[in-house]
Amino acid sequence: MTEGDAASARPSYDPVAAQEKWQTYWAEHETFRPKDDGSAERRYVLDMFSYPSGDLHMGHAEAFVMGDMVARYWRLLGYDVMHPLGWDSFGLPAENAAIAHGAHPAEWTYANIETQARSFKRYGLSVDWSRRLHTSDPEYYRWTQWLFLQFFHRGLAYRKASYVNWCPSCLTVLANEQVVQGACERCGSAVTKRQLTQWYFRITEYAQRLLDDMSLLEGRWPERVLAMQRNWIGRSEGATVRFPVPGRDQPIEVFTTRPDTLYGATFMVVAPDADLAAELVTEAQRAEFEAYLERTKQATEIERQSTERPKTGVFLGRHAINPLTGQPIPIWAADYVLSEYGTGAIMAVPAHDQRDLDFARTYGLPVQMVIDTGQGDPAVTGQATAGDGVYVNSEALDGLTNKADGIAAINAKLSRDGSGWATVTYRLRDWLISRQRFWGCPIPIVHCPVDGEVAVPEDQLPIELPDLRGAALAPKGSSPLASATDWAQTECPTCGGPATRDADTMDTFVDSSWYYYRYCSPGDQARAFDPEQVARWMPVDQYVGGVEHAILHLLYSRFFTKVLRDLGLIDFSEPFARLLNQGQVINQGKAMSKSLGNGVDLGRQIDQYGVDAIRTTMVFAGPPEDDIDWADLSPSASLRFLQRAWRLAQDVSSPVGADPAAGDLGLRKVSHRILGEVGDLLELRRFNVVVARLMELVNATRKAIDGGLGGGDPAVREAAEFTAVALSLVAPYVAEEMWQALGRPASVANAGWPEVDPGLRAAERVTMVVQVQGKVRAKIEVPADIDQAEAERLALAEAGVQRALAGRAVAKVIVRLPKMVSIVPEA
RNA sequence: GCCCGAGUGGCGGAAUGGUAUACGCGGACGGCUCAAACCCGUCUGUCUGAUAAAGACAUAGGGGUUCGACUCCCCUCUCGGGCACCA
Repeated sequence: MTEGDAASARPSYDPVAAQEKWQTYWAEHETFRPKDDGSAERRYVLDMFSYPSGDLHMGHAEAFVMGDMVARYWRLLGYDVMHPLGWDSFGLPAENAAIAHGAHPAEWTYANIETQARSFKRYGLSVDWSRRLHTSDPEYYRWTQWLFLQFFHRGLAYRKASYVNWCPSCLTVLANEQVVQGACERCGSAVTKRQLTQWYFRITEYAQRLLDDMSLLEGRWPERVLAMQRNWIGRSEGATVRFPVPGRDQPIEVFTTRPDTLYGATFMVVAPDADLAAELVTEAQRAEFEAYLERTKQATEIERQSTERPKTGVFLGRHAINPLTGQPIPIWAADYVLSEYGTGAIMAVPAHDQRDLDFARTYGLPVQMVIDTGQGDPAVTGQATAGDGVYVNSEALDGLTNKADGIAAINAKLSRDGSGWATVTYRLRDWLISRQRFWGCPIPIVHCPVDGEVAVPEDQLPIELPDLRGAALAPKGSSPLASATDWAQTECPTCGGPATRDADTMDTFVDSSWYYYRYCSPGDQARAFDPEQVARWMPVDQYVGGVEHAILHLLYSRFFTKVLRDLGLIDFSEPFARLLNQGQVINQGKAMSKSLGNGVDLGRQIDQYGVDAIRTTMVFAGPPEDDIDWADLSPSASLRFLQRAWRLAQDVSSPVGADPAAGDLGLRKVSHRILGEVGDLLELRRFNVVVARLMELVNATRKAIDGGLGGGDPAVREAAEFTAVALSLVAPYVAEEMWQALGRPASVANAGWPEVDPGLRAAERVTMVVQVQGKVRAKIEVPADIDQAEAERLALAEAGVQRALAGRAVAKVIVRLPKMVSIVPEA
């Protein structure tokens, strides 16, 4: 080593050694296991658990550091914190990998879990590993099955035949929520329709409660998530109207949001795949109808949803009577009407609904304007009008001029006549939970030719998956479980006769709808969860995860929680009191992907810069909820900052416990002000600014040391200790090293949040700004307790202020002590 | 089309209605060094002025409220996200 070799001469922090050392320490001392003895208020911090597909990636690193900061902060504040972790370990990729390698899905799954567990531990998460769970463990899915049975017994799980969403690539059905713009949420294939008998959860029964309880989440969940859920539930107020049909006992009921346009209803449209259509069609029209139905079923969801697509349909040969005009109107079937929404039939008002107008023009059906908006007759313009206007051709309504009055009047008339009533409809559909795949939770139902659908008795749970591997798992469009005849053949629990097991598995979103309850009593052999433990820990105080689950996992979990409440197992309504959606990590403006070749490997980043630097980079990049572009970031700068912080601790030479009050006042003020701000910022989850403030503290402390204070001043120790404690949220390894170098006993995670001295935090002298007509003309250093008269006097004495006044008299002076004086001159 | 967000230096981003541009990146110059890296220091919105003093203009654009607006209100534009033949 040459004399001037500063790099090796200067001590520096070694991330790798620190990482190994402290991981071992935390594991041995169970540092992050909650005391759970009632000695402190409890807090529950939860990250959306991981799906075990390969090792952790940049997205995990971003998401999990946010939750970890909250958990570590609350721990420092003295709360008893539960911060568990587990795996959402059922699902398709494991099955596909097993098919490719002739293996069992469990092999792939549990190997990946081990890899991720090692990476999570290295990443320094303050997790209580004793609560670890995997949804694919029989000890877990036993209780998923138990919950299914509770739903079943309450009539909340039921089977029905319906046209369902089908992914031709995954060869399984999908829930409505898993169809994104007509494509499979997982693989992107165009979704088609199939008629199948499937299991559903009756989430629609909870639509209004899911909506109402959002008031409990207002301001605590991101507004956009609430908006998305509101949208998805899609409450719509309108009326049901009955149309008598000659030759049919029952009138047809339609749902409409515009009952006031009823006089303009010139035909009716029924969804082709609704039972009603097949029932209504006349023999003469049957062949044509069936050909049309067949074509409808072939269309993918992407095609069907396209609004550009020309309207098609077929006349069913029947008529209904408009209850107000008494006129017969033709009944058509057309695929722009959905069988699943409303009643599956609509009254068509072509003059005031663009879709109906397009259809009417295609098939030459009459158009009757009933509201004159002054925009011309839709029959002529081809533009349906939807706004307010003067009612025309509408006996009972003629003369009214706005929608609200029209709707009220018509609703009153309909209920008097018994031909209609006000109705609320929701867009939300029941949750289809059957899946024709192997690697999922078996549905605990036996199908008996005598007794029908029979619940498996609870003492026979879990129904474990049979040991299928390789080709036996290949998707055939029916469940692989059905081909495991030994498994599928069973006895009816009721009559003892031969019966078959339900061969479908549950949607993995069922597994993830209750895992956060299981964390509260993970080892419980007798129950899904211990209600007492749940009462202590739940609801989750802070939930962290991606916005991609805004209407999947989060809606389902809210639904589950309401059902559990109705079952008397819990006494709260919402599972997640606070929600933080972290953004995505992208690279060079785009999501990382193999095809773009812009992926950044988390493991390699950590090898190069260390865990702390990567965590710091993620946090400092911007607001937690914003996407961050790795190309804009500098992990080496983060490491530089951490080295600077670490060096502060090395430079401290005063003894442990040195009285800070004997230290430099200027530095102490900086330390207390910044620590106070950091606390405020943490409450607001403004983690990026937290890091910025800590950088200021480190810079100020360095300046103080080098500027003559040296390492022996107690204020320097205080600043370094503040830094170590606050930094432990972001960079736990460096913080532990600092804490140890400062002579303090491990772990810094339990050091407690330092007390901020309000007297030190409040400045004695402040910069007072003087404005003339709103423009800053002078800045004066003044005592913080300056009085109004003195402030005004000093302000007016400033040369810059006099210059700006240019001899004009002062009309008004506004003083905000001690920071601002605003002077208004005479005009 | 409907519903949410968001527009601030070269870049990521700060700013309870009261000093716009904190912190960092990038850049310039300097120190340390035989040299480089590391590290340290100073400067860094635009324009006028002399690199000063001083001033003008700047938070997508336009208007408003206010002594004072990035912040509140109205209109417009742009970008991002969600939903979408939902009657």
